[in-house]
Amino acid sequence: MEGGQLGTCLPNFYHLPDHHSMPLPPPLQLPCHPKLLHVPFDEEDQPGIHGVMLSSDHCELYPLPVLPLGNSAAAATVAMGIKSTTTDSMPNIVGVEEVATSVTKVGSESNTCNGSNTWWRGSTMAAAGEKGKMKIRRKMREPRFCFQTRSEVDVLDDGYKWRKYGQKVVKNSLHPRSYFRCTHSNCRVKKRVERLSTDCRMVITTYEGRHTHSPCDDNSSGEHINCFSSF
DNA sequence: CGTGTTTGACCAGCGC
DNA sequence: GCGCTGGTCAAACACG
Repeated sequence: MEGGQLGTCLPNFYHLPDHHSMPLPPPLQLPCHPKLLHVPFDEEDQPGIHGVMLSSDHCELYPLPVLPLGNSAAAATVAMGIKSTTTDSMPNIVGVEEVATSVTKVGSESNTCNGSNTWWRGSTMAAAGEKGKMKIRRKMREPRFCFQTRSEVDVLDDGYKWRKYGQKVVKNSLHPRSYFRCTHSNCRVKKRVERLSTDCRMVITTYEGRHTHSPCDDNSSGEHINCFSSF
């Protein structure tokens, strides 16, 4: 996925008053399928817009709260429940994007949230998991979204506990993609992390599914800045 | 010893 | 139909 190739179709957003912990507002319904979105985070271009999460499965836009911290990174980190382990490693959120598609299919119809979305196609091979039996792949219908951060660390601490289950070198990328799964029982949320080949400082983190628990359940330290259970 | 990571192999879908 | 590619599994390994 190459963010620079994303389109520029951007509907109007609204932003929320300052807050830290209020839940996300009702999603904005798009008049049309969002396809590829590029969310400008430069306020010179789009004053007041600090970020957006896009649930492509439901064609919904979730504007991120504007925070007193004053940057999109804070907004996105709060919205995502992301915390940084140290202040030095505070990621710089430069974009929150819909998971568009694979790099080879940017701009194709497969990006739409209806029909044949090939990017997140089914990967729950073996949800049944019994080796030797035919493994069934199903089309993904879980909400998912990705965002870019500029960070020295690959894996952002979002308050949840993740178990790495795979790493893959993907085409057109110099850096391997890592696959993580939430360790909480009965929680099937997955995320993948990769670095941009064009800018190794940029980390693409993609979440899939919704947590069935709060970060508190995974991490009792209580250091997380927010507990969104909807991711 | 329990838990998490690494890594090669396998599988399914898509494009040609 | 075949090859390519992404996603996942699971055994081996590392570490506390």
